[in-house]
Amino acid sequence: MPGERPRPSASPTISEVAAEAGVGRATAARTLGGYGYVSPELKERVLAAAEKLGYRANALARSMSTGVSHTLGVIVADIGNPFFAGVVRGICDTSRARGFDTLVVSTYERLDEEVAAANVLIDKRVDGMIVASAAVDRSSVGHIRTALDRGIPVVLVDRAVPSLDLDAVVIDNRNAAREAVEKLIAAGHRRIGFVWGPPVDKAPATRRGLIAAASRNLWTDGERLRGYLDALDDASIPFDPELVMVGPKVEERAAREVARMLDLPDRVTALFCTETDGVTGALRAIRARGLSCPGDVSLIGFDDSAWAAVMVPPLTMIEQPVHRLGSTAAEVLLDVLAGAEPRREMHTLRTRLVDRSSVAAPPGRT
Amino acid sequence: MPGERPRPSASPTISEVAAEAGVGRATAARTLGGYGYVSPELKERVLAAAEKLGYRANALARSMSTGVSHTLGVIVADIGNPFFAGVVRGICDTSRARGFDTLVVSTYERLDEEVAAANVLIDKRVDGMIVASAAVDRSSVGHIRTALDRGIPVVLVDRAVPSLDLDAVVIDNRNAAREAVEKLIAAGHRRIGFVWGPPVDKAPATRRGLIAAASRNLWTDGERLRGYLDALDDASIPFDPELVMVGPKVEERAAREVARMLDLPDRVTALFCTETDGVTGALRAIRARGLSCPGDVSLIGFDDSAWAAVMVPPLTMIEQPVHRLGSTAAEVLLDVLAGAEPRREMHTLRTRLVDRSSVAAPPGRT
DNA sequence: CTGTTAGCGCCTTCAT
DNA sequence: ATGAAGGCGCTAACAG
Repeated sequence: MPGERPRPSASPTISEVAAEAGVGRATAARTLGGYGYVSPELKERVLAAAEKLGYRANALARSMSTGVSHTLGVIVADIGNPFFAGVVRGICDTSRARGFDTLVVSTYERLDEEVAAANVLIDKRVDGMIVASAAVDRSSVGHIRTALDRGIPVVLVDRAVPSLDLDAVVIDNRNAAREAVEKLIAAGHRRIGFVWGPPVDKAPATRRGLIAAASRNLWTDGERLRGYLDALDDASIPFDPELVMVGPKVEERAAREVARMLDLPDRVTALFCTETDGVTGALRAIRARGLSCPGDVSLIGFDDSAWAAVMVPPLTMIEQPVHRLGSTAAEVLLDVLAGAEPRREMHTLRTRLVDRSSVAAPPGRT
Repeated sequence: MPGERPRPSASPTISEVAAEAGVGRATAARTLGGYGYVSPELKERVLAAAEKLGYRANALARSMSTGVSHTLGVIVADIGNPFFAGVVRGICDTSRARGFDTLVVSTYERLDEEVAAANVLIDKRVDGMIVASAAVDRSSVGHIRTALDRGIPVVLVDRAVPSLDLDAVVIDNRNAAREAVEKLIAAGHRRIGFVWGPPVDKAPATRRGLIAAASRNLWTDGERLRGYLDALDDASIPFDPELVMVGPKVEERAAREVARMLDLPDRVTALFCTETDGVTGALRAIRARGLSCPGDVSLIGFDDSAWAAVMVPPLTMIEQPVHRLGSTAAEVLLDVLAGAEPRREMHTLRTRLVDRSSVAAPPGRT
């Protein structure tokens, strides 16, 4: 028996394949790596040997010598959120189609986790990064700068970061919000609650202060709030700080805040929710008060889903192009990796208002 | 100016740090790698140099020499499914807590994608793998065998694979299904539809054939079907093939099949749905027929969610311990990686039936 | 305690 | 067309 050469290991190397095929390493490397010239016969032998040994290239070693990993890093706030799950799927689909693997990390909306995630991705030498960042101001973008400094292209998705001049793939948040609120206004509402405001204790009394507070938290929040105010302005409806939710952004809190708005002397007759959990929270509060939707209060929310369609009443929702958000981001990034010049611009995708039955005239107005 | 030494690159190496600190590479490597002995003063200098240059270890290079990557590979059917998203979060949380990174790949229920995913993970030299496999029989587990052969421990999650003697973390599918159906029976139902059956054209006429068909598709499907039949048996209710959904497992099809069951002369009065999309599909069909739940048809489904709680009526659902499913799988795997002997057993987690209001007596029975 | 040396598996000139 | 040799950044034995 062939006791001389080292017994084939669990993960055979190119050298082992070369030995088995009786050729030099370089020849084996060339055929297995698919580059350079190799005579058909030798190529045949190498392939056979590789097959026999069950050879698989070591991606680590390959990345080390080439300097590229063919891997994209993705940082999202919460992979458990169907929105981000869809975005990630879009990213994975198109990057895989172009021969790239994807490394995804979820930060659960914590900036420190985001920084840690960026470091992990840098350490793993991803070729580029797609990030939905919780960062908003100059002081919190260090980790992204670091990646950029290391020559790792970054494209933002879902959330732009104003202080960073980067490609960003987002939706038309402000417009989408405005259209939704306009629809509510058109139905006759003037007391319209904004669910999912800034996580502060008390709503700032001024619009300026409110916008600042919202923008300080998340880019999308600020935009959606602006859209809400835009619509109010156009209809000359005075802004009432009592009608915006404040506090931690969880379903439970949304329910409490909506309950509060429902208990106001001049209570809300319509609700605009910027997130799915805001919708369920609002619904909970409405039910708890024994009120009905849309009879007593109308509702429009962000993020359409199969559930929204089978609710009673079927919910009017804003549908986001989640998959395309991801695929576009991946495309932009992959183009840069392929040598294209970064355009450093905002790629804005359109949303669609899915009209169902949760909007009606306010009560007492027939 | 220091023109001699190569200018610090975008990603400084240990050698550069060593040079900057005026020590040998090994000393720098030791302090930066956190192993071996280094005098406090030198350590101090190295650290300062690293800080100054912005040194970050190259995880690839490190993995190459150590042979371990401190990375877990995860393969799930669909990251867009909140169930798997929760499982993945459980995995990430505990693996990160134990110093491991996570590489997740979604296969969208396609076995060929699963095989490709396994290869990618093997190529990237993950230390271990957690997989929710679509494989069921001996002939379709080659990729998992390959990983095992290469010394990569694998633990299964959510879906066991009978032909593979591995650790598997799952829920008590059969029992959960049985309890749900028992509840329906206790409410007086005898015509109970099973939504999300095997993807065949026509339901096999015999129970044996049906179970075989279901098991051929997915382990969980077979188990849940068995639980359904168990409950029927216990109550001496004859099995009727007309009451099981067949065809592609998508919401649209579920709606069609439920509509069919609703149109039967002796129509269903209750539905048991094994997946979320089955629930929304069923609801859609019920609404379309102008029927009400639970007045005309009762319903219990798998996978609780915030939506289920605000539906009209609030839905009685089976809650799965998604996060714990993931964290347990990660723990089992990490223990093995830490040297523990694989126990090769089934870790079964309990589900909880969340009782709300979608179950009532069948119509005409008060 | 520190520095030198030899790989890890692959790609890539460079001769042959 | 093919093989030999050097290097990617790091760890790990080995001397000193």
